[in-house]
Amino acid sequence: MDLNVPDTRQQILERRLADGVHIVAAEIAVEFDVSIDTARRDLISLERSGKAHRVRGGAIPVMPPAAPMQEKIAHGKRPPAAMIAAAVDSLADCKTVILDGGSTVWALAKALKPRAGLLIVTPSPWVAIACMENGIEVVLLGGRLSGHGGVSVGLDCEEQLGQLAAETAVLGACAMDADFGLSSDNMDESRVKKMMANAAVKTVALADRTKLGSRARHRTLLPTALDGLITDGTPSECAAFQAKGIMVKNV
Amino acid sequence: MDLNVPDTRQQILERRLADGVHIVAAEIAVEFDVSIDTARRDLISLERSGKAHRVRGGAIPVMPPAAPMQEKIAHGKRPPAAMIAAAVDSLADCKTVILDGGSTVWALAKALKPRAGLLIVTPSPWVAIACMENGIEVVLLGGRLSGHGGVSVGLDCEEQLGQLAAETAVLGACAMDADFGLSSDNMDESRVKKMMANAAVKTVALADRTKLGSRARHRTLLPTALDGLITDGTPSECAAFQAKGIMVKNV
DNA sequence: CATTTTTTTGCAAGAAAGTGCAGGAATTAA
DNA sequence: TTAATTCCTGCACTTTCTTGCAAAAAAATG
Repeated sequence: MDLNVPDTRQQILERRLADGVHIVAAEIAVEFDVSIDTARRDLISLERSGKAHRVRGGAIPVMPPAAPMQEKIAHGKRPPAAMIAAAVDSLADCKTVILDGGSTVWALAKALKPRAGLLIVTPSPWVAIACMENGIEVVLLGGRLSGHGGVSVGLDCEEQLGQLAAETAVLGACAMDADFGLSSDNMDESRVKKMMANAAVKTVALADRTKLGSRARHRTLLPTALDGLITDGTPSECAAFQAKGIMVKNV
Repeated sequence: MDLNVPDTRQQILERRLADGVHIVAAEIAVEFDVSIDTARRDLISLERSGKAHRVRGGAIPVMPPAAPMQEKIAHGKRPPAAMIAAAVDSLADCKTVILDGGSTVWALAKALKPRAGLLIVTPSPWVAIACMENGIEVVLLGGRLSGHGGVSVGLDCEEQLGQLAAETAVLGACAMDADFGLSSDNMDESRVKKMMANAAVKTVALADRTKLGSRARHRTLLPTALDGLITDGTPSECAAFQAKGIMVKNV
């Protein structure tokens, strides 16, 4: 049984506030099985440490600082939650996972839960930060930051990838076609993606429907080099990939 | 059953904490057949080594990695603008600059303006992102991400630093003392700081007044290894550093 | 093997923290 | 305004923590 002490309760409440949830004192009193006074005291404590803004009846989040980078990434499009959930599930048994950069994979990183022995390897500072905030161990690949996608690229990065072995690599895609395979807009990033796929036993692409059926400038991986595809496309689109021997998880 | 000694018990508890389990002092006292005092002492020991966070009744994982970095950034503890401006000025003529991690240096990175030929090298994903958003070229050093300050550490990282030459390294400090020098809370980070200083012709410390006159666990750089200090301390504090031959820029 | 030193352990008294309750002030809604 | 909540303050009670101390166990030493 979990401890029911001010520290733990407030930790839980803090998380909720960070997600933008409003807190009602009377409700958490029932939930944590404490008197409403104690619930109130928790909120007072959170307010003192600047994590909540108390209002009559409960508390609301203090205006989020809205990390600038998250804004930039999350501003355009948020990938479907079901697809992200499917991706998280597919990593359930993995210990060492290589995560690519890009907004879709970043959403996956944010959704990961800490687990003993789980290690994430990534060339993307955004993904690295997201994992760290979730309490997951991270190895960050170094290199020149590519202006296009904001991931490490270059010889150093490729060399580091050559020296490690992972169970699964999850790649984002600029474009994804059943015949052409996975392709990218930027040559350096394309090379790094290739190395990531090489370093892993299993390579999975994570691509929402907007990427399906299109081709980008640099061909990164042949369809045969892909083991899985997680997407939210139409059944007919998925069938084309399945015909190439790719395990498709469609949501 | 293994030997019932502190080491064994604490190892078991450590594993549980890593799995996110809450530990109740009274329960482990029964389980290990020791008094509650001994159980408490085990938890104290775990807390000392940073593996547990003690709360009333027991301990919880120190998990909320709540990257001190992220917390500081989100919490709006902004370093004084004048100090940051002074730091920006001091880099006016540099082409290749090594920037450390930490909230203070991060503030500096956010204030940097793009300039032809300027290249930033950093082990911190936060600093890397800040520079990229400012349109500055970045080389990100790779490595395991240290839980404490969220910077790359480890052999890989040190090796990369050994292979490059920069004009100036700007180091953040956990603590800064005129006699003891620059010191850090974390050994890995301390080693990386040392390597950063070695890789640069000039080493400058950026430390607000709260860091002055204090010492952290790991001695990183002797005062003689420092070329400059940018701070917002009192004149008397600064004089102590100047007496050691350090060029102090006080605001 | 005997003895010294260090570590570990349990105990007890006082300090501190957490909790619930009651009475009165403040705020909101009708 | 009145009535109903909700908040704040102080207080008593319980539980847990800290601290100092001495005995037991383990390790090191000669």
